Amino acid sequence: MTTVRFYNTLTRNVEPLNPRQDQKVGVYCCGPTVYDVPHAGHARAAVAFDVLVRHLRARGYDVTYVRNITDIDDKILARAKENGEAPLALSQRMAEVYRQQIAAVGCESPTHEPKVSDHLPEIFAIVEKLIARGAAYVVDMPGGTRDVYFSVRSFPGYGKLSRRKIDELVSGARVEKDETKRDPLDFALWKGAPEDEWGWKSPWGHGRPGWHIECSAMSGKYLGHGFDIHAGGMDLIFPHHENEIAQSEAADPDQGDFARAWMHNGFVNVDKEKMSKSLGNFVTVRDVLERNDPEAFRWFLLTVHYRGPIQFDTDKLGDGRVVFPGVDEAERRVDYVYATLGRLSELSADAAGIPDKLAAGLHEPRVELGRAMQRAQDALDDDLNTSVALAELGEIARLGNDVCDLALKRRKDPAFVTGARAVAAEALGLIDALARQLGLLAATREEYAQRTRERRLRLRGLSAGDIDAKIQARTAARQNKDFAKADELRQELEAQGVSLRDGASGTEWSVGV
RNA sequence: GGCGAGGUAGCCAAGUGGUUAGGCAACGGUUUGCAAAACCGUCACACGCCGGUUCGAAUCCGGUCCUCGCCUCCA
Repeated sequence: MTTVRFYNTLTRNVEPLNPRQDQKVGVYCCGPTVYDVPHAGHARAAVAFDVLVRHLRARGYDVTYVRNITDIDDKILARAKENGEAPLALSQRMAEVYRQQIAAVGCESPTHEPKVSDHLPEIFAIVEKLIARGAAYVVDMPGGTRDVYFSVRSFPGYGKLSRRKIDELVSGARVEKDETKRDPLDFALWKGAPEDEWGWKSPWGHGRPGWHIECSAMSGKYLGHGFDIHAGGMDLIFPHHENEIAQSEAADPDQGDFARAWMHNGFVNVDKEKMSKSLGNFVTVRDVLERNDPEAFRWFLLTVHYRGPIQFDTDKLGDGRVVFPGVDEAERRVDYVYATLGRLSELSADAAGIPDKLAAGLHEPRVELGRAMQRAQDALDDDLNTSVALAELGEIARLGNDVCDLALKRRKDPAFVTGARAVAAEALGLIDALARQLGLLAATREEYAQRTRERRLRLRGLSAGDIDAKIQARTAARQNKDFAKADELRQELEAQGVSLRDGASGTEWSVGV
């Protein structure tokens, strides 16, 4: 039995996974409020918990993964007004962009992806329960509408997730005084709105749900009270997740904890500061994907442990174009692993099993391959240490390349080559398995090579035709032993970011990141 | 003010009581007409500062400096 363990924000400890039902795990992740296109932070959260789900599944758990879409929100209303668009049309459009781009960075679709607008009845049910239990109260508003608020002081456990004390919150600087609420800390479960404003009919009249209640309603519907893991960004710990706990546990006080464990991902910082609209340093997923391959972005996100902050630094080229050096570096690693995959596939094309007597010099790499894979698994078991898992993926690739090199050097030794083919097949299998767990290397080598080449040519303003023409000229020069001319052409291409590789079957070229 | 994260070699980034993290950059080597790719090696006896515990500390304890985040919508 493997021991998968994760950091639980509720207890501030790394704890073994302890599913409610043997081998079944329910995960709820707070998804985006869809009023704009997704940014790097959305991608980070989605990728972190996609790896969580993939790893759990690789470990044999039957995972139900729920990630919601918040499609009712004041920001959506405001943006839709600016656009002259219906709010739900805007949120649908942005939800679609989110799905596409998050899928592009290698995230599998959640088992359920509920939207708030489809779950009003579930929300009403919880709010009514809370009112009946005295944990929430209705307020008549001046305009004739009615709000419903959750009474924070009625819930004794308030603050247990974020380690905040109610009285300290009150004395804290920024709790606004609001005469409509009985207590400044109370938060809205339902906000009444005029009939002509965007809203839904509820037991308390026309209006819209408060932000927090949706997650209580939807997690309850798809996973039930007391599910295994609730996930989201660290900024959601307070007040969002604290409030979810309060609502759900106050609604069903006899059912124990709302969620058994809480996992939170760290922020994305841009040039040392938290990415934020007010600082104007937002990097959208689209920005990154215009510049880099989606798998490079994912690799980059996984180089840092999910709980720590990730430095997303930007740089400017001479022409003013913004680039992402960290993602560029990751893209070179993705290139490397795909290239390795190519060499291993070739070598292992007609591999048989490992021979009884494996040629000397192959035992060690083979053993090391197994060890690297084991270390990667141990690292993922230990609170999803993707940084180490990627290092081990690199180690497996390195060993694979080594075997390919050895097979070349000793190509006249049939026993060795046979053994090398078999070891290459094993290495290939390990890379595939580990990459699948990490959500990487989902494309074929050909697809990856083609799409990165096209993108890099476009970014550099180059055309494949021009490059081919220069290569032909260089090939001619080489045949005439005019190496000065050949080298001049090589250097010209090199200056444009194009590297040449002279092989037995001609000259191949590649464009740098 | 309350709560929290972090300071690791030129840069990025794991580790958290004792044996190599890893990557990038740079430099050497094998290979090559020259290169590229790949592989090997060097940079690397690094861990903010000061004390303490310990046979032994980047890792534990105390103090201290600095950076950042949350406490208001936020992934």
